[in-house]
Amino acid sequence: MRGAHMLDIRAIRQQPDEFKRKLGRKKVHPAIIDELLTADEAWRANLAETERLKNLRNTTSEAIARKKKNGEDATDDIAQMKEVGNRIKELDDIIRQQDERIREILLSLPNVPHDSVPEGASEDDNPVIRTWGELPKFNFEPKPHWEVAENLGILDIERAVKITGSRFVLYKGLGARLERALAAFMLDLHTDKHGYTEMFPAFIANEESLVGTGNLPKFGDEMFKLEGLPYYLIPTAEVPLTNYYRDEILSVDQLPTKFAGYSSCFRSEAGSAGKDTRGLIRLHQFQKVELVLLVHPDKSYEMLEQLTRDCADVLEALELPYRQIEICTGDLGSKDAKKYDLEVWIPASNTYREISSCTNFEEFQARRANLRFRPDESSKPEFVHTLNGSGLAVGRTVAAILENNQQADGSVRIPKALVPYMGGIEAIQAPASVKA
RNA sequence: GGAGUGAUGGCCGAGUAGGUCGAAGGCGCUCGCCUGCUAAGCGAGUAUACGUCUUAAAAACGUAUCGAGGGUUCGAAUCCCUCUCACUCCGCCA
Repeated sequence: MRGAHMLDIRAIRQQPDEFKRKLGRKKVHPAIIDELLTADEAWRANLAETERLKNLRNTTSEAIARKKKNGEDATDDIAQMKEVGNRIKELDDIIRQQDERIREILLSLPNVPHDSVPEGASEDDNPVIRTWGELPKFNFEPKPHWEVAENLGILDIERAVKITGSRFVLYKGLGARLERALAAFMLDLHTDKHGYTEMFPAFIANEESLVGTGNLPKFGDEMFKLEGLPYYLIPTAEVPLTNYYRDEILSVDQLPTKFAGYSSCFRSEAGSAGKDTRGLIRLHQFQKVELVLLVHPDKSYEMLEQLTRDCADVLEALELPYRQIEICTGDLGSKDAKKYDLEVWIPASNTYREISSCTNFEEFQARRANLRFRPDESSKPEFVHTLNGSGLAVGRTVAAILENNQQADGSVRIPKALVPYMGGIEAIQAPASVKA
């Protein structure tokens, strides 16, 4: 028996050309689809044969039982069934291998992009949907956030590197307080105003969960694996939250399910050597409030807009200028059907940087994680649609606040909404004697 | 970490000297009947996956599933092995 896969094999059988065209937008070679269909056909032929033999064995076994009860001889039947049994074993072996190959191909195929996703070759082709807020004007040269932070003594990168290694940081004093305040503020906003249920998961997940969200088998290199154990440090709370109802069937009134989860996120950042080597932008560990939605398939695109809105609300409440872009085919992730990014203004780099990704995965994760719902009492289970968005990445939010709100004297103004979370502090001041 | 017990359908719970067991019984749920209302009562139904068939779905048929995987056997919920999880006791520990 075969578990659910990311793409519906039956749909591919029926409309192979449609899938070739759509997956072609993600640079999937059509030959893969042909290989898949060939393997599928052979698999089904063998399956039909072994099922026929099993049926024969079942009926004959019943006959043997009857004969024995009546004191009749059944040795011929038993001898015949021994052979049938061997043939079944052979066939089942072949079927298992074919099944694994099919599963391998299906698990490696990316999600089908939604028709509305704009065509494009790379991130340079992502259209800007809208921009919000006024860019800050400085009458001095704005410093990058790591300089602002170290001058204030609220971030200690040198010692973090001593303790652990590069791409790790340590928040100190009001820096640690700011990190904590932001997480609490974001969680409160999403739970109180946006109707999410707060979740605090374990930061370690097993392989099944990572297959469920689509991080495995393709992207194992991007995560930290625990030595000798089938466990990984989670790259995002998306993993535990999306897997929360794995292998379960929800009732329709449980939709939409909206989770807001805070966690540390661990990323190996393999392949990004030399990129964003300074500051809080790209770390092996950062904290994030993640929003995860399980929704009715008819509602998922509507919900993607709402989710993006919920994440944008955080930026607006924090008075941070940002823009929303739509990810084009060339930049779309393997798991994604459609995605918006929110990018926050980073003055010292004179650019916008991603601070939230809001994605509709449609059935992709639901199939892998076997996440279903029953539309009504009498109907069969269907796959839900899953979405998630960062609401927000905390480290990058700290960076954005430090850079956008820095003052000529080196202090940093705390956004009004955050002041209560900072114990009433309205600005982080440079200490009289800076201790680095 | 040591010792022991256990894992059955939405839930509870039978079933271990292997043979019409997808699985008794109860509860819950759905539909119908009945009764001023409610409750009770009566009757029927109530898993999932995959395959075949079908334009498609449903139905029908087949196969599989009694924690997971493997083995013995013509035949396994029932016997054997491995693993996972839960509970109890002891030790350790934030």
